[in-house]
Amino acid sequence: MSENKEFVKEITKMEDDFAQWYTDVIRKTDLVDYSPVKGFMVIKPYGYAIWENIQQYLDKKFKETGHKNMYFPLLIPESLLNKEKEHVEGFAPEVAWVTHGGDNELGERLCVRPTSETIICHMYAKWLKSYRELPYLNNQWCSVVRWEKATRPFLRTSEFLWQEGHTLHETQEEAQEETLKILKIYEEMAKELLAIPMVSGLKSEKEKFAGAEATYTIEALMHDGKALQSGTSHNLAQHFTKAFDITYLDRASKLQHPYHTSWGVSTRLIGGLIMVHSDNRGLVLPPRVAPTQVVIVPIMQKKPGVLDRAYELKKDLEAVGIRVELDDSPNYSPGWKFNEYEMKGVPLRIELGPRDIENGVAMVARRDTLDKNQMELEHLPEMVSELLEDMHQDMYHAALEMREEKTYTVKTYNALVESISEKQGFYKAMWCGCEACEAKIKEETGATIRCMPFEQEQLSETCIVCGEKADKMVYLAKAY
RNA sequence: CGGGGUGUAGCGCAGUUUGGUAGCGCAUCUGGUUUGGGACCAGAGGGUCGCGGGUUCAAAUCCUGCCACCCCGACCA
Repeated sequence: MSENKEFVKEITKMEDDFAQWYTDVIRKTDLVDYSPVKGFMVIKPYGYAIWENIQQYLDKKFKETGHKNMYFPLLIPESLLNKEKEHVEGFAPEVAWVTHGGDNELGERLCVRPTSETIICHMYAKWLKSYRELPYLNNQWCSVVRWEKATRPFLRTSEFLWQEGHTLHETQEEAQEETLKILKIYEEMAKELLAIPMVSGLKSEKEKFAGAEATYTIEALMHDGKALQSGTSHNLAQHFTKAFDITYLDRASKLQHPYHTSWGVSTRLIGGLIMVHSDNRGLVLPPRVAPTQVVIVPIMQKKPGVLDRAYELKKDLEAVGIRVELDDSPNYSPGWKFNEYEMKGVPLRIELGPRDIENGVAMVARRDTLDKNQMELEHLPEMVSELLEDMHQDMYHAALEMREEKTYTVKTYNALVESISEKQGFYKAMWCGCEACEAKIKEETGATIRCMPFEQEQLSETCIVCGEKADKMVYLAKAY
């Protein structure tokens, strides 16, 4: 196998230049292309199919938990954006403005939504009358625009696709329950669909969403030891509902402001998917999210019977719910196809030639381990299903192992400074909770507090920066 | 936004110093032979040289403004 590595030489090795490796992978595998406008990417069919699988999974979960989809407009009047002070301060620097309709200057400029809390709250204020209507459980699938300075496909684009849920509740407890329920769905989605282990927890005051009471996050660790914020769920309390004057009559006929949540994941997840699982040969896609789970490569396909049998096999696999592609194009050699589908990360490849058909077998190759084994055609549908299942579990555990290898514990500030300068990863450390210590860490090491994880450990009694009493363990890392 | 680099056929590049018919490899198309880890032979097609101004008889090449991409840093709910 090793002598074939030259065939994928168009992909820079991860160890040599991780950023270049990432760029090579997304370009060579036809996930995206650059558009003429900076920071705006075209998502090509292979990339979009991954997003569709994420959408389908989440949409089902949201609906199972009582949420309904809606759609709010792309444009938001400036006056609405300005209503919640922290929110506008947080987002104003990266908002795109519409100032003209045709040749006519607009009386009030309109912002292209960077997120939809403001327009949604404006409408909720109009609709909500009674406690009987609560909770409001809504979601929308859309794209948002944030004018970014440094952009990278999937990881940080000026426009990205996402879902944003926006809910209203009678009590803060219910809002908190909703916030955590959604975070749990995100965490499970990462594990069950993307085979990515997440650290979940609470953001610091400095890192939370502009306008939130509390922000919860799922954080993943990439192959290069940098963290990726992969999804957030915000408890907005009454910050927006007061600013937008959303009121209802409660059970005692008293006027109340409801409690509010919002939450979202985006196409950024695809960037994480790539940076957690893929290797120097290209993409490695976990089977549940892979657009194509199995590719059949016929050998000597012009020989009578080969393609017929291959099509039959395709049908058999599809019958048990597997996403199969049969590459019967005559102009590429089998060797070319092997390399191509490996680069594109198709989980399983089945090679089927005249000899195999005669013996009632096929060769099955795994993308993650590159193992190749002969299997009986007769039992392929069950065996392939099992293999895909195993692959998902194995990939999750490999990712977990990778993360654990790159997770360190530091008990002193010096240990953090020294260690993080030579090896990136998650650093568990105690923190007193003050902003000064947080800022110092960021300034001097480049690392930020990714979250205060739900799973706490009392590593020591004192903050690693100031030495004061500390009861919070945090995960620190340099982040995307 | 600061520093560095790049932009010539789908991809990778040469040509720019010293202005003078736009090239190479891969890919693509046609025909044939092939097929178990990127096959071979023969023929063919494909370029407003990132975009706009300027200098010149003449600009991929010189001057100038802009745009995009990559890398590093800053910023990033």
